[in-house]
Amino acid sequence: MMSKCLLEREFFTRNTLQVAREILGAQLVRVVDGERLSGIIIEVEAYQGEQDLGCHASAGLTPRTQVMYGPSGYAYVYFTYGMHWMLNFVTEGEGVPAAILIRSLVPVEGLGYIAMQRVGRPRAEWTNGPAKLCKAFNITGAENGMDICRLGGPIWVERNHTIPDSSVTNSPRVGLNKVPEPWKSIPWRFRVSNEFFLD
DNA sequence: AGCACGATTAACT
DNA sequence: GTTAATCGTGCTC
Repeated sequence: MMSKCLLEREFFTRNTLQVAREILGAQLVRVVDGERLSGIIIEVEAYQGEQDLGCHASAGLTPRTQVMYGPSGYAYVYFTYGMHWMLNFVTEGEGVPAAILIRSLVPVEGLGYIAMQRVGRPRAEWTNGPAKLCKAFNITGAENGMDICRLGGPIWVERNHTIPDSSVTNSPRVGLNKVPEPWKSIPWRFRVSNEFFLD
C-alpha cells in the first residue's frame, strides 16, 4: 500500500475554499485511549473572515474565536446548542480568522469504539453530521487549539482519495437561517457525491 | 445580571 | 413536517 502522507501546515495556509475543496477524500485520524480511529472526509464548509456574517469571527477577536486568528493547521473546537461539539481546522495565514467545519465522515478504523460512542444508532448515522462525528471520535473542548499537523498528536489528517471535480457538489452552508444574504446562500459547502464510494 | 440565540440532533406527530 | 434539549457566548442594561 502507498504510504500515507500527513497534510502539512502549508496545505492549510491557503485560501479557505481551496483547502475545503482539496481536503475532501482525505483521512481524519484520531488517537484516543491508545486506539486509532479514522474516517474519510466527505463534507466540509468554509468560514472565512470577519466580513463573513456566517463565521463566528464576524464577532471579532473574542476568547472563543482566538484560535481562528492564529496560524493554520490547528483545531478550532466549539460548543453549541448546550450539548454539541463541532470540529474545524484553521486555514489562511496568521491574523486572518478562517476555518473549515468538518461535517461528515465515512468511518474506516476503530469501528468498535465508534459503535460504543454511538450506541443505539445505525451505522449510517455514526458520523454523518458535525456533532455526530465529534461524539463518535470523542472530540471535545479538550482538543481546541491542538496542532493537527503533527503525527502522534490527538488528531491529524492523511492524504488518501483524490476526488475528481465531477464527484464534488457545492451548496449553501447549513444552519445559517438567521444570517443575512449573501452569506446565507453562498455555496461554501463542499460534498463528495454518494456515487464516488460505490466503486 | 439578564437576555436571545446558536455552523445540531433525536424524537416526536 | 415540528420541537425539546441545554448552556456557552456575546451583547445590552
